Amino acid sequence: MRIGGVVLAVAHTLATGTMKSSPGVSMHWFRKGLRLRDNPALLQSLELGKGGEVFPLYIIDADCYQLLHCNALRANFLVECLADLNKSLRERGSRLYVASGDPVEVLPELWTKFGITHMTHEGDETGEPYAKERDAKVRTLAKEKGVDVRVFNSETLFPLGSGYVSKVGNDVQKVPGTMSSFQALFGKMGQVPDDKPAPEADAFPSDQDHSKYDGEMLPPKSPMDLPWPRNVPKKEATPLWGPEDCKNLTPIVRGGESEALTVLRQTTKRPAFVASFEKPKTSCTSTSGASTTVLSPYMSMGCLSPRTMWHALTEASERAPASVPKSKPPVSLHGQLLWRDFNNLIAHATNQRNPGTWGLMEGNHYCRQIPWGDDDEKLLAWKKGETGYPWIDACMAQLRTEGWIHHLGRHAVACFLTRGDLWQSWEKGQLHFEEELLDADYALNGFNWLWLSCSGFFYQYFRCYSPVVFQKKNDKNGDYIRKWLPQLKKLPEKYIYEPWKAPASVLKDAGITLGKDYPEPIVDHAKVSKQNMEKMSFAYDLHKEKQAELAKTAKKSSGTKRKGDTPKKSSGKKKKAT
DNA sequence: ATGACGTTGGAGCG
DNA sequence: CGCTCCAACGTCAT
Repeated sequence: MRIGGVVLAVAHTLATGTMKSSPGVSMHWFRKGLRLRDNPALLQSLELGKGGEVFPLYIIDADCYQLLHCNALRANFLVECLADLNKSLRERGSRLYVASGDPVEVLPELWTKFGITHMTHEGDETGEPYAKERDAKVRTLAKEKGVDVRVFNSETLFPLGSGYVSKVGNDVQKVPGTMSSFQALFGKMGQVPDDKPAPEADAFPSDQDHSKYDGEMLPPKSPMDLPWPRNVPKKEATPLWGPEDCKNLTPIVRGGESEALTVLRQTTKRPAFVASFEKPKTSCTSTSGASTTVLSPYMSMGCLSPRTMWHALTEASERAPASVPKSKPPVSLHGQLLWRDFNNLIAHATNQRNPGTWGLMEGNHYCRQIPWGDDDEKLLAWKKGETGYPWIDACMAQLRTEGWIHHLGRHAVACFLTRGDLWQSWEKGQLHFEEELLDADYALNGFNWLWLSCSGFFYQYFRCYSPVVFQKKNDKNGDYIRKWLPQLKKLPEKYIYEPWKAPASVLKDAGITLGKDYPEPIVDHAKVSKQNMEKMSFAYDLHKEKQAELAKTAKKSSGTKRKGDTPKKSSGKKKKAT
C-alpha cells in the first residue's frame, strides 16, 4: 500500500507537470494540524494556488475523532482553535472556510463550487479506522473528479510509515516494542526536520476575492454551533454537552495556535526548567498552575508542530547555565516528544497488523486479554469522582472541570479503575478520557491505558498505586483535595486522604456526613488490590499458555491442539516452574 | 541460562 | 531521606 501511495504521488507530479499552464485553484483541508506554522501541506497548497486561488477549509464532522466522543470543554477548545486559525488567515488576506457534514459528501460539492484543481491535507498515519476509510473514499472521489490530492505527514517528528517503519525494513513486525529500543531507532533517524515558518501574507494569492463568500461558511462561534455527537445519547451521566454545559467553561488552557506559541514561549523563557525537566519529579498536585508545560492539548489538535517544539526545546536547553544538570530521554522534555512518536508508531503498527484494533483489547497485538468485570455502578462512581477516595475523586473533578490532569494523576485514576481497584476494562476508561481530556489523542490515550492496566508495555502488576499513600509525600496537607473537593475542606490533615477513618466528632466538626456529603469508599483498596493481583497472575498464565500453543502450532503447522487447558493454580499462591 | 533493566510503588527499617 | 524487600512481570543483552 505504501508502494502504491508512492506510485500515486509520482503520477500526480507528472500530471501537474503537464498542466501547469493555467493557475491552480487549491484547497487546504485542515483536519488535525490546526496551525499555519510548520504546515508543509498548507505551504504546498499555497504553491499550487500561486497566481490562482487558495481555499483553506475545515469540515465540522461529528464522526471524526475530534468530535465523536467529546464534552463541552473539548468542543469549546476546537471552536477556539478554529477562531484563531481564521484570525491568522484573515491577517494574511485570506480566511477559513468552514463546512459541516460528512467530508465524503461535502468535499465534492466544494470542489465544484470553488473550481478546485488541487487539494492538500495532513495524513493520518495511525490507521484510525474512521480516518482511514474517509481518506480512502476521498482519494477515490478526487480521482474521479480530477482533483490532484497531496498528503503530507508532519504530525510526528519523523513520518511513521516512510520514516520509522521504512528504517526497520518496511516490516511493522519489527517496530520497537519498548521505549529503549525506540530510542535506539530514533538515534538512527538523523536530524529532526526543520520547522517551517508560517506563510506571510505575500504567500497568499493577492487578488483572490473572498468577498464573494462573505457571510458564508463562517467558523462556529460557540460549542452550540457544533453538531451533537451522533453515536451517544444526549443526556447520560457522562457529561456530554448541552447549553448548560457551555456556560462557565474553565479549561486549563485556551485553544488556538497563537495561544500554543505563547505557552511555548513561556516555557522556553525558563531554560533551566527545560534543560533539567524530569517528568516523574514534576508535581501532580500543584494547585496554582501546572508543574508541566501543558502543551499537550495543542499537540493533540496540531496547533503546535512537534518539530517546532523539539527545536524550541533544544534552543532553550542550550541557553541554560552549565551548572544546571541536564535531563535526558525518556524523562526529559525531548523525551516526552519521543514517547509521543513511539506511541503513534505503535498505534500505526497495531493497525497495520490487525486493522482497527488499536484502542481495543481483542485482536490488539500488544494487548493482554484480561477478563475485566462489568459493573456500571463502579464505572459511574469513578467517572463522577464518587469513589470515596479523595485523591482519586479530586483528580476526576479536575478532569471534569479543566479538561486536564497531570500525567501521574492519570496513572493513579487509571490504575484505580482497572488492575488496582475496580477491575473495570481500560477501554471504558479510555472512552471517558477521550470525552473529557483536552489533549485526547488516539495513539497516546490507547498506549497509556494499556500501560497502566498492565495490558501491554508495562507488566509489573504487583507495583500498584495506592489511592491514599501515593500523593501524601507531595501534598501532605491535601491542598489539591481541598481545592477540588471543597466539601472536605475542613477535614484535618490526618484524615484528608482517608475520611472514613475519622472519628465521628471530627467528621461532625468538619461538617461531613459520610454517605451524604461524601461517599464511603466503594472498595477496600488493601483487599481488592491483592485479589486483583491474583487475577492478573491468572490472566498472564493463560496468555503464556496461549503463546506457547501458538508457537507450537506455528512450528508443526498441523499439530493436534490441546483442549481445555487452564492454568494449574487455584489459590493465589503460584508455584515456580520446576 | 542469567542478570540487568524498565519514565514515576509501597512498607518498613534505620 | 535512602535502603531493602515484596509472592507475583517481560524484554533485552550476554
